[in-house]
Amino acid sequence: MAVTNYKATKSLKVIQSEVYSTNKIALSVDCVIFGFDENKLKVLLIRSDIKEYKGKWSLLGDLVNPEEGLDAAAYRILKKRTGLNDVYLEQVQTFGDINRHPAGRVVTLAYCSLINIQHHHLNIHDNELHWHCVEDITELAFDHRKIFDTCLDQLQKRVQEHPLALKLLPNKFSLRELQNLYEAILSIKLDRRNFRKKFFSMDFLMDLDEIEKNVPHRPGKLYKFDYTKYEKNKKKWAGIDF
Amino acid sequence: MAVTNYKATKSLKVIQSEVYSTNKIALSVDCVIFGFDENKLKVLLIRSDIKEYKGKWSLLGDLVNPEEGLDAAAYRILKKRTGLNDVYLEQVQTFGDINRHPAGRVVTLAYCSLINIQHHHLNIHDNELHWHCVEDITELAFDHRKIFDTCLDQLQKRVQEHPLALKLLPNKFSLRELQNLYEAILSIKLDRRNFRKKFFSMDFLMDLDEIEKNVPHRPGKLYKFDYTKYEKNKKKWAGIDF
DNA sequence: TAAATATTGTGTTTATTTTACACATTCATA
DNA sequence: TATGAATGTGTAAAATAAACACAATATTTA
Repeated sequence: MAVTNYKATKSLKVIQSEVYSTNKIALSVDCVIFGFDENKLKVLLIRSDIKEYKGKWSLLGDLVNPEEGLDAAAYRILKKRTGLNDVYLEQVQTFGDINRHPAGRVVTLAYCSLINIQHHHLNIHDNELHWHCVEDITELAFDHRKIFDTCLDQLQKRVQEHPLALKLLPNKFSLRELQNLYEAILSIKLDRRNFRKKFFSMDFLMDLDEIEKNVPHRPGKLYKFDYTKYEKNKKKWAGIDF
Repeated sequence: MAVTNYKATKSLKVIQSEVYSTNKIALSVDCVIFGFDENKLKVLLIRSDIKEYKGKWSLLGDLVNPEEGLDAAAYRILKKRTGLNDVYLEQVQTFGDINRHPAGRVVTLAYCSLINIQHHHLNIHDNELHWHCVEDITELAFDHRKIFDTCLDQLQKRVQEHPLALKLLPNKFSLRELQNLYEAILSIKLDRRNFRKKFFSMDFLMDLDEIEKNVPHRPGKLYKFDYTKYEKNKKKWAGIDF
């Protein structure tokens, strides 16, 4: 193989010309926004912008501007697409297969968030914007199915290590809601008594001395998550196990 | 806020012009290569290419070509910088602070790998290329210190969930070497008997019926890791705990 | 060749965590 | 006031994790 030999030191000029003459790569962000409603894990999708994928659903994305940081771009794009401006976004992975976008070389950064559907008002513009059940997702525009799968995998992993999932619930929630949420995200069934014991033993739930209203059965007690206590006592060390 | 209104459907032409007229973002890859030698965790660094950072050490990086995939770029760049061509690279995170690179807007993808220093020959070109003790790393060129820290954090987390770390050892290794490795990566002390019990109980170590040579004390038995067995029996479910 | 040194190899007890599992209580509704 | 539906609770058994000490073996040195 012909390996280019490098001078020990390059001037900025040389690098600048390399950078901007030969590069024709565009950067975009795609947001995967998870929500939880009616005991189902949902994801927010929009009708695709472009003809090639007309009718297909896609993630919330747009191009990154040259003069903005990556996280800033993600927040801007999410706001532009949905009106949401008070949600935490987290970078997940970057996708850049050569032919992933019909318009040319567009490398995209996947960002992920979890929001409480009831607490956030969607500001819908021209494009259709809808919550879709995660379990019903099949085909998406571009390589968005792959991006979505990656984000869902990461979500399933992360909710077991961090109290992320609680962002999807109302401030006051019952243990049943919490368990439904975990069962929906992980798509497994959990033992009710052991689930309760687990959460009580972690000791981050504050008993609010209130009970649910308007349920057609015995109402459950309501709790809220004590983030302050969590930050103080959270686990640092997982332990070797594979 | 002035939100741009979008037509329900855009033509590819429009998008193409948006993509390539307004975007002046370059993409690069930086590789964080970890190794293990003399019971120390090491990282492979190169003298910085450019004047601004002359004398500083930096990660192994270069620009992504428009016509290559991201992983392909990472492998190419690693090979170009080091001659290494048979190591597994994994994307970690993308860094894109506006002023992270003096030549302009360069967004970089961090890739990470672990290699056995004895098993890989470094092909050194013009630039100086050296293994540095991870514990001695202080300042690096660009924002490479931040990238390095992120990769080290991720390494510490991942070696506890996957048998990644074994890639850093010779094919045949003693339990002492294995423990030293984990202690170096995690920078903690582990109980020898419990460490051994843990690994034996996971049951992925094959006893080779050989012993160490040339050690100034009682030699230990040698083992190899059974990846096949691991793939069959690995854990799928971590459990909620935070 | 015997003693000193350094490290390997091994097991038990205790504490903690996880799992499996059933019934009485409470509220809403019919 | 009886029925339906979900809540709230405890225990025993099993699995895992943590703490901890001594005899065996090879090398080096006296």
